[in-house]
Amino acid sequence: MADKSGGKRDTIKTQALLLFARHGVDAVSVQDIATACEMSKPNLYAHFRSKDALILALFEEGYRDYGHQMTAAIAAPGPFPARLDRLVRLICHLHDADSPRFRFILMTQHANLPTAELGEANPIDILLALVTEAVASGEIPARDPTLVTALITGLVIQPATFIQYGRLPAPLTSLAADITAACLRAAT
Amino acid sequence: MADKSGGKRDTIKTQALLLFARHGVDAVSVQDIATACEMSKPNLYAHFRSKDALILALFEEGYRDYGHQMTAAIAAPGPFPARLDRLVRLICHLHDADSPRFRFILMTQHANLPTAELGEANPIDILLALVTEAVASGEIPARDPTLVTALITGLVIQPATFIQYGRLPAPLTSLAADITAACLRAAT
DNA sequence: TGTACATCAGTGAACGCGCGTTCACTGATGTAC
DNA sequence: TGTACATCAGTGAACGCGCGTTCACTGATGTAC
Repeated sequence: MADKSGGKRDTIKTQALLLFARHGVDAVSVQDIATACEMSKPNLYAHFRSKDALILALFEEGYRDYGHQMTAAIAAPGPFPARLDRLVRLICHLHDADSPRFRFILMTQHANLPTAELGEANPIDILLALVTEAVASGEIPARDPTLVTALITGLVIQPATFIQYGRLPAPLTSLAADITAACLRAAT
Repeated sequence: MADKSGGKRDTIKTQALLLFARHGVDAVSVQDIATACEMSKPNLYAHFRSKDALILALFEEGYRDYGHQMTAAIAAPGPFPARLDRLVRLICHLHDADSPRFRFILMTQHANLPTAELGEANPIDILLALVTEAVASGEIPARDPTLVTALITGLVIQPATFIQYGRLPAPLTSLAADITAACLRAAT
């Protein structure tokens, strides 16, 4: 019983995420999701209160999970380059392991961040904290930490976007070393 | 007559662009645009065949304009750092001069690029050509030009996004020197 | 100058459609005696 | 074992709504004589 309904719930989440990532949340109808799940439209409402609730649930779960993993990746102390490399590799891995989810979170954060209830720090703030520490300890030159954070973010996100468009070959992980190196050069 | 109807057409384009950039094309109804223009809904159809046609027109004009300006910016020969700096400064200027348009093009390119009729090279390919030349001439180390293009793109776009979210102060132009420098370090 | 007509920007009201959502119902399964 | 009932995942059909779009009409302006 718990198995069955949990299984259905997971099917809905998986199929919806795929469709949302591919076409955008507005272009995907409840009927589209139901068809992909091979169930009737009303049945979706046995598992989620509404389409918006489904979107928000997907977003919150993914976002929280990313936040936890990123926080853990930089938790251990060490020199800045090593901690940054762990973070970059984690993000590459998160992208490669489930790129629809990665893309979904990236696409919908603007719409969902205000609504979402998240005690967690968001990925940008996690990176910002790491950079701020490195500036404070003198490991990288004294620049505006927010600007450095923006630069590093761009160096990671844009190759992911290029993969999405077919301009660069997957997986992102195979570029991780180059990306970390570019981040360190850019931050120096 | 030409003045009046041209004036209305421009009003529609300006107001629609503002709304589209702020809320996304799907979240803006024809009624919203009509209200912002202080005209009736049917009247919009005297100037544009449909909502989609309006969106496509805005996209094509903006995209073509950006393409022309970017091509011109790197047309003159010279050392790679100087040409890249001209390009970066142009993009910063385009962003600052009309950030709704900048944001609109960024947001809608995925949906509109397949439909748009553009003889022009797109911004990414323009940058890619510049990078490829620099690699060929030995001005920057022999890396995958596509990856370098992705890195530079990220270094420009992400600070723009940070401004949009209020994390960095406008204008982007005030960061142009830092961005170019970071691009050169990242590419080296 | 006055009258009759053509033009045309602009509009109120209505259209059909697909959306998210709800509801009354079904039918298979489990349980009690 | 057979019968009566409760449960509940699942559905067909319908709901109201707001969307993009169309249409018949208006009323101000310009032109001809």
